[in-house]
Amino acid sequence: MAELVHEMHLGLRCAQCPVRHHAVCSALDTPHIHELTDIMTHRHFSAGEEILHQDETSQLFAIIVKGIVKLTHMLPDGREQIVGLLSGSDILGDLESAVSHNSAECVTDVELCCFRRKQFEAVLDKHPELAHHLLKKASADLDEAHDWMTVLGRLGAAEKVARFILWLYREEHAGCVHRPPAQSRQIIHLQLKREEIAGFLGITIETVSRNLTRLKTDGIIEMVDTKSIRITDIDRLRDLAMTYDDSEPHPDFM
Amino acid sequence: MAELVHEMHLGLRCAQCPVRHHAVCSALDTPHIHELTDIMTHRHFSAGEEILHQDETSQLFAIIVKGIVKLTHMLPDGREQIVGLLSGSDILGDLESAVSHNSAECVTDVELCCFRRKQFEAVLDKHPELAHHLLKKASADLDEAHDWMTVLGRLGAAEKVARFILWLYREEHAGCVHRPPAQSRQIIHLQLKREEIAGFLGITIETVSRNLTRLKTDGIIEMVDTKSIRITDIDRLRDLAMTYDDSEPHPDFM
DNA sequence: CGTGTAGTTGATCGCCATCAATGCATGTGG
DNA sequence: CCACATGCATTGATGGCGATCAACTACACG
Repeated sequence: MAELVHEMHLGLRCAQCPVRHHAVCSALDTPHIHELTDIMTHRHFSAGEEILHQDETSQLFAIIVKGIVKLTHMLPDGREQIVGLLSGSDILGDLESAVSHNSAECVTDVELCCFRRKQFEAVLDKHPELAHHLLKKASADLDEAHDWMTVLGRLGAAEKVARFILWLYREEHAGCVHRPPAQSRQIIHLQLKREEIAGFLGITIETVSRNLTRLKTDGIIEMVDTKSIRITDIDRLRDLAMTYDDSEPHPDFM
Repeated sequence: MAELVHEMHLGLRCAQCPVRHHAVCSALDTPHIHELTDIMTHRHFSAGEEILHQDETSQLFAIIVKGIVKLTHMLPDGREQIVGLLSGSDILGDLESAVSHNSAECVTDVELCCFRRKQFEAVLDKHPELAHHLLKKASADLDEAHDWMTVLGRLGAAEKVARFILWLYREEHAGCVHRPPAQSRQIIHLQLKREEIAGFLGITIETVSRNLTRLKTDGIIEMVDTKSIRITDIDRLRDLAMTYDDSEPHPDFM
């Protein structure tokens, strides 16, 4: 009880953590979780803040608790590609290499559960199940990166945009947490600006914009506002996206 | 001694294996390596053979001993993207998911050191250092995939081809094994056909061809034969490739 | 020889980048 | 409150890069 009060004074701890049962730490059960809690610090970042900078060294190893982080890779001449979008329960920072290949910047306000790499590794060595969970995650991330390689290398702009929307749709719904009320379930919050969508899809702002309005005039989506859309014809969207995506076979299932 | 004869009868075993000290198994020292040797089978594939087929299930978990394997992802309409090129000491197959996202096809003749997934996992559970090595590898692979995302999303065709050549150059030289004699060190063996290079870079055969001849007429490379090139001006090649690649700062260092 | 596969080169076309103008919010200082 | 600036999104006009289609060469193989 005194413990609980203590924890509340320290802010959000594992017991109240929204990703406690989805992130790496879910590999540790309650009797052992304190080993992580003891070495963890909770940090807040505002939208636009840079957490990691490309080619600079960092000790950070963190679990994203809340918010969205973009991983960007910049070429010497300034061109930039977003190579990953991270959100709740994703991992930021690399256990293996001290210098990060990419920059990490907050798309929204972000809350991180941070560790010092060495300290986390110490716990890792004592608990193989943690390593196994990390391996599983890395493996899934690699598969996803491969998927995006296919998108970047082979799809046209319209297909890219369609696939991006479907990807967001799946993210929001697979998203561990509670589902929004039924009538608004088809609404996707883009979160990203046009510039960021373009940076992710390997196209330009203008092309993103044009294809969104085309989807709108074709009756496939509606635009609630510039950052929120409603899918009105998910089948045609799937056709466009070149994906056999059956993760939500019946939209009004629940 | 009887043991040694026994091993020779079974063909190439770990002691003679060219990737013994580079692949995952390097995490196990000699006293323990037999745990893998016992459950391993050695298999040969010919160029063109398919090892894994997209969306089909497989128990295979293998280390590539020799040769090159391409990982391809095919879209419903037939378009295809090569999402990875694997070679000596790389890993084929996924510990986590039974169905493979990609097809795996032999570019050259290939020799694999094969395990059944379950059996390998059993050894994995007993030796955390194996898991750590796998994690390290997955992490490196993810970084490389991110790099290729940048290439696919942001580079022009000429830059893509240049970067591909430099990538091969680095692969061959970083390549664990013995270096070729000094005067031929600048010769790159493409190994892949134009179609495969194109499939990897997200462009077409014709564009690959055109850019190779452009590099040739610009005096940056020479074509020994259709599948072998000699780099004659690596600095300009690096400029084209948009890479600050200092892995081999002085070409004639050794 | 003919046939098939791989590669090169040329001509044309379409998609998307680029440049430019406008609309539309929000914020700021006079 | 208005004038102005700033950031973001949309829309239009134009051009270039790379895809596509097609012809041709080279080479291996039966």
